[in-house]
Amino acid sequence: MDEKYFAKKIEQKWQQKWAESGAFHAEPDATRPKFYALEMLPYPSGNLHMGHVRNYSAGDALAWYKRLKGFNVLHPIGWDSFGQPAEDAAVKRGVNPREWTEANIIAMRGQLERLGLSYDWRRQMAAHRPEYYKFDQWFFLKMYEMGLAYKKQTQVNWCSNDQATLSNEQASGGICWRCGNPVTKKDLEQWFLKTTAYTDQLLDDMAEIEAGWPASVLKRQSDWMGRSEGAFVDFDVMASGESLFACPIVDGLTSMSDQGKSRVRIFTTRIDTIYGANALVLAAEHPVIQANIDNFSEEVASKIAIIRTENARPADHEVEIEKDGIDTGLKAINPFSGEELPVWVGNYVMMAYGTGAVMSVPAHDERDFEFAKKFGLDIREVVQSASFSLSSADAAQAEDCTLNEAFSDYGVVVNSGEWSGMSSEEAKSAMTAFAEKSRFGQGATTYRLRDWGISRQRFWGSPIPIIYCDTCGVVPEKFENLPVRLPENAPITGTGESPLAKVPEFYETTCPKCDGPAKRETDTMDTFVDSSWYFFRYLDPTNEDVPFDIEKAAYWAPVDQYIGGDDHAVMHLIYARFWSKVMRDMGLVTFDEPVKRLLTQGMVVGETFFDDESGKRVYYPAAEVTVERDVKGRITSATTSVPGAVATGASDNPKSKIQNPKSLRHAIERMSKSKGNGVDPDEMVEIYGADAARIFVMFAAPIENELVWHEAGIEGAVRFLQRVWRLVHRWEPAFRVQASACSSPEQKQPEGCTLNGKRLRQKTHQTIKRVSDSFESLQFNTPVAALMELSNAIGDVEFENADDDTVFAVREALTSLVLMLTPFSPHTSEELYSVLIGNEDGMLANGARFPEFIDEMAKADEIEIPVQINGKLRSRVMAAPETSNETLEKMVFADEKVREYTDGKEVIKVVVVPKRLVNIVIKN
RNA sequence: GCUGGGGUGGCGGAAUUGGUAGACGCCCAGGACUUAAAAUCCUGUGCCUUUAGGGGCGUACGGGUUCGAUUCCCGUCCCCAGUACCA
Repeated sequence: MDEKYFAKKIEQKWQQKWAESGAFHAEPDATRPKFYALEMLPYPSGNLHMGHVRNYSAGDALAWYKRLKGFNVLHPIGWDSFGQPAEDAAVKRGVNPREWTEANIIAMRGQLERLGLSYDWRRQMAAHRPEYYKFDQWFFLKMYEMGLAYKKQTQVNWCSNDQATLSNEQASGGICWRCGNPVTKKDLEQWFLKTTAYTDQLLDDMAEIEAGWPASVLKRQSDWMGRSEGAFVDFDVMASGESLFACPIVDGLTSMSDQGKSRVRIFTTRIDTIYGANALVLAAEHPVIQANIDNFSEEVASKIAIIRTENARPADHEVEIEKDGIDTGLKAINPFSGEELPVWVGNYVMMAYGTGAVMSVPAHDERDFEFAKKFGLDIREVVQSASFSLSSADAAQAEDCTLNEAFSDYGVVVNSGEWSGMSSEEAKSAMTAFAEKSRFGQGATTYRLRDWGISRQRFWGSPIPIIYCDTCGVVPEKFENLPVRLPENAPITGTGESPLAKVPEFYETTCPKCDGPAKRETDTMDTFVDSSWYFFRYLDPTNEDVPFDIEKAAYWAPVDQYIGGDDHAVMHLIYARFWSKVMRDMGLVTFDEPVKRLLTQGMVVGETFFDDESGKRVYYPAAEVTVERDVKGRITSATTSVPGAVATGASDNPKSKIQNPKSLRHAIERMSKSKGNGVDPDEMVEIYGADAARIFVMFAAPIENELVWHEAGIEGAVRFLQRVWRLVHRWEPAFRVQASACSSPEQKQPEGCTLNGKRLRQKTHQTIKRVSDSFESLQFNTPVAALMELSNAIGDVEFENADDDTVFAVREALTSLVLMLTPFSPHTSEELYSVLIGNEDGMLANGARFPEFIDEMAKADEIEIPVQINGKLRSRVMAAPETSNETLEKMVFADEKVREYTDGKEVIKVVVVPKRLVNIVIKN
């Protein structure tokens, strides 16, 4: 018998057994409750990193837990295999993207298998395979039919570093999501999916998933969609004096009044403040401004030009942009008051939001306030509140009141004609109604969310199944012709043009309508299309006719638990929610939301020191560096034990002095090879074993926290597993000799059990409760700690001369421990379970179940009650849990230590918290 | 700036509805075993203080509520994440 724990041996053994028996294959089964456990699928870069290990270890733990709880668990994995790195590899090394991707998938699958993750590999999907992307195209055509896919000429976000188009979500903050480069704009014709048709649903349906999703993710999504309710108001605009004025009619932005006057439309959420408007402020790009650019004075025109170019510049997060603008000389009429207002161009008004035009109300809007202060415009107060009220005399002079800051809360409307005296809320609806009746405005809701631009001038993506015919125009490919396949040998240059446009065999085709010569669309789809619905493909991965069978989806979907990084909170998770709603409207699914519960796990980061030597960063792993600091925390000297990492002066000396300690910086960053702070999961598995690596990753920090990778702790996980291993092998012969002294574990406490046995059984059942509760609340670090405690408790039981009851209690404890460890260390658990149970069929084949918590067993005969005197812990007494408060009080006052404090003192009060503590308040 | 989340030993982190702060692990120190080392096992380990028993102080800081506060309230400081003038 193996007395020693050889991780590698048992891991290989069980991985093979699982694969052979199809242990994790799942099929619909109406007799059992289902559980769909899903983790975000990896990009097949070729290397797994610790972030994956963390993500998948958590998902696997949950999948195992649910299996042992009797659920029919679906736990699949696949590959987000379209995308840029394959093309980069093609450009740099001349490899074929498909071959490169397939090789990486094989390599990474091996890594996942060596971790012993319990996937149903039969369901593996890969985005780049025609049998998958066929249905990207299928969905696209369906959306085209539904009017949800359309083409238009726009300014797209462009990353000059990646030579790639980006959706708004991917260009958030003016920064490329992939490389962090500033994003510029480029004019392109591209295909869009109408995400905006679902904005309200995407916002409102959050109520359905509120309980299961992190609030921060939902908040970020709703911020991103940016719904704001208010009103459009049309201002008559005219030239003043002799100057010319041109007003192009642009739907939604400008119009003509019944009297034939030009109108500019503004959007406001605070129509109640309109009497406080002192100007109309337009974006520099506004069509009225651009149409009149030659009519303005040179000064005005050049200022507008400056603002425009500055607007086009990528955003700098660090610098706050100063308000700037200029009076154009145009005039506008406030339709409520009839007052004439100047028309300004302001750098703080953006063409992309609302109508690109605002009314400036400095008293009640911070930005307008700043603007007015800078240019000396008047500030009129039209809203007051209880906390911010002026006397009526002051109100009369409100016009020259000098505010220090804008008051942007709701209050009571003043100085606003017939609306004065109303609350802001009342005024908003009354004034909106009036504007509608008077035909110069209407209630309106605006959104920040834009339609999803999916065209990419890339090779390694799903071709958009559209054909351009000189006779018939834009013609969708026929469903029966799908998939539109990628050619094998496209010239990939990475210079930003569509590679498919250089492959006549690809783009030359015939029109599905008229059979005349025609050309295919040569752009491919954003890879986020693939990841928007991949988790439905797992449900029916081989279906050739439709993306998935409705019946199968009805059983498995929606996802019960999704786990992944919160960097996808906005992009992927909005797209996936959108896609599900479209599928619902297509009749494929019956629910609104695809994911019931979401867990966002924190990043795994590495700690390094780095030094910018001659412009090139030199990294030192933190574990290899010893630094000394001065009082101010500056590094004064540093040594490293990695001679190779030292740029100069490297020697055989194991500790080398780092040349420029003063320029050395401490950094905690995302792991990467180039920084030398990465860890190879394969290496971890090789050295410590998959189970130890997985336990450590789960135990090291709460799953949602960032995890700074320090290898030091992993030894503890190995030691723990070895301890459990030894315990089982030490006690197992005793279990065989005395197999059923106390019969089944479900049984109640046998008569005459020793105290030893009782205590251990309490600990066992308390642990069962703690561990189960932890899994239900998605905590993975605390159950490991609880299991370590249990194993310590078992270790404390004396083996020599153990009586039958003790042996029984140990057997129950060890069996429970082994079962509860399965989600964290499945190989070791399977092996130890087979030792305990006497066969090697595996837990699932044996119908093993997570141990049941028995409340009665967890109860202690005697508990320790801390005794406080004036809130300070002074003593402890042992008492039965059901001891009455009166008895307990007596016991406490009988305690010697307590009497030392209370003798001769006046007892003011005694607080007894049943089963918890006693606090005696005395007068000193 | 705004929004959200935080601040607990040398480190990662535990602490039910307010009820023994520091579980569990790492690191470190001492000991046992060993010819020796590794492994393993045992002991100690918040800080200060005391010969000892003990005592005092401790959950960013300052107040408050309470018999009792890491937990609740008010104020201040700091860190992290998201966001970028959204009208």
